[in-house]
Amino acid sequence: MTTRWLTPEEQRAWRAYIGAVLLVEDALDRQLQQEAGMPHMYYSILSTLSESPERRLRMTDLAERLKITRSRLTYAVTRLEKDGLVRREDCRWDKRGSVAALTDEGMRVLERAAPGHVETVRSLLFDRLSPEQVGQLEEIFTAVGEGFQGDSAHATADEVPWRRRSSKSCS
Amino acid sequence: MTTRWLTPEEQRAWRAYIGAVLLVEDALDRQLQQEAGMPHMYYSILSTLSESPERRLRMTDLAERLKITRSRLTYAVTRLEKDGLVRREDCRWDKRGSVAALTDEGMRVLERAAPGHVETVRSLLFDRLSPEQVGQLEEIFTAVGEGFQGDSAHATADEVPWRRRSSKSCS
DNA sequence: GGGGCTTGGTTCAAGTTTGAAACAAAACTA
DNA sequence: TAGTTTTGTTTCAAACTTGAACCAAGCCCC
Repeated sequence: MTTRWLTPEEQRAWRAYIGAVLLVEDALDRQLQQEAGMPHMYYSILSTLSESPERRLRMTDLAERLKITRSRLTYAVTRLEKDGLVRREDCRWDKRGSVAALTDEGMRVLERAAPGHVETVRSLLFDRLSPEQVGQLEEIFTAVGEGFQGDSAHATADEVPWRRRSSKSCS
Repeated sequence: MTTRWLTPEEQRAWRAYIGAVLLVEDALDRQLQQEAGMPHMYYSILSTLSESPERRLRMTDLAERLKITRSRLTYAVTRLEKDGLVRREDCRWDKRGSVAALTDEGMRVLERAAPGHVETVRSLLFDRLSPEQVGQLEEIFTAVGEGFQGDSAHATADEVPWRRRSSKSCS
């Protein structure tokens, strides 16, 4: 079949999207690098851990939530561990497993960084959008995200929920 | 002033956005790496050059359009030049200047990769959105992008249009 | 026309990401 | 239960990004 090129409307939307996303991510990274000495993804790791039961999560679960590869996560956690913000623990139930746990120091750093981060997110994004647009944003990206169920690089077809090991913390 | 935390709606939108954007970029990178042997940004460089007069652009102009640092662009162009897809030329009007020019080979590679890329963009994004949502997407990210006029890391306050050198190709 | 500031671009080191390969522990299976 | 496959994680090298430092050429202004 012959290529379905983008319509003018789609092209405008795509360009606006591509450009703005880049700027937002750069701004976020810069702000967090300044105020917390880490890129946005590392902040997200801390943040995700902080919201998990007992502030810990298995590596694979953490990677899945953040939508990054295990390899990338391993590197990041190693760095955060060096900084004393995260601690690696063995998983009691599965000797292969490794659990990342947020330390008290990590929690403090996170709490200190959070206000500035939220303020940045606001000023970059939400301050520029109407309430309706916020709703539209959610709907659009929820739809886009759903396109990755079962065909992502991180989840194979037979990886159905009831066959996965407990994704609760195995503390 | 006390932190204005995100409302539940904003939080949902933010999470959907963060997750989906990551997945989209990864998918784009993977697809292009497979079919064209380069990441998305490198494809964008070729694409931008192909649409410019005489298929060439000064480094700074190119960096500005792509919203990346000059440093990053220098690295990328060096690689693309090694692959024979881009050629660096001296700018006649400004001896400091360097011009990136798309080679015929670069044009061929771009044309070969374009259909698959567009198909991917479609399947990731536009196939999942209604026409209204495409319009909303454009409006949202146009608004977000406009937040970066004059305060980005790449443009300083006094960098007003009429003081900038011609941004046309100086071929 | 000789400072001194700005601009265009590259370089360098340090940090991060990628994908494939390596391993070890678990889970199947015959 | 031995053999095979799968799963959880790390390791490694190569690629990419970042930001600061650098250099050269234009610009300004006395």
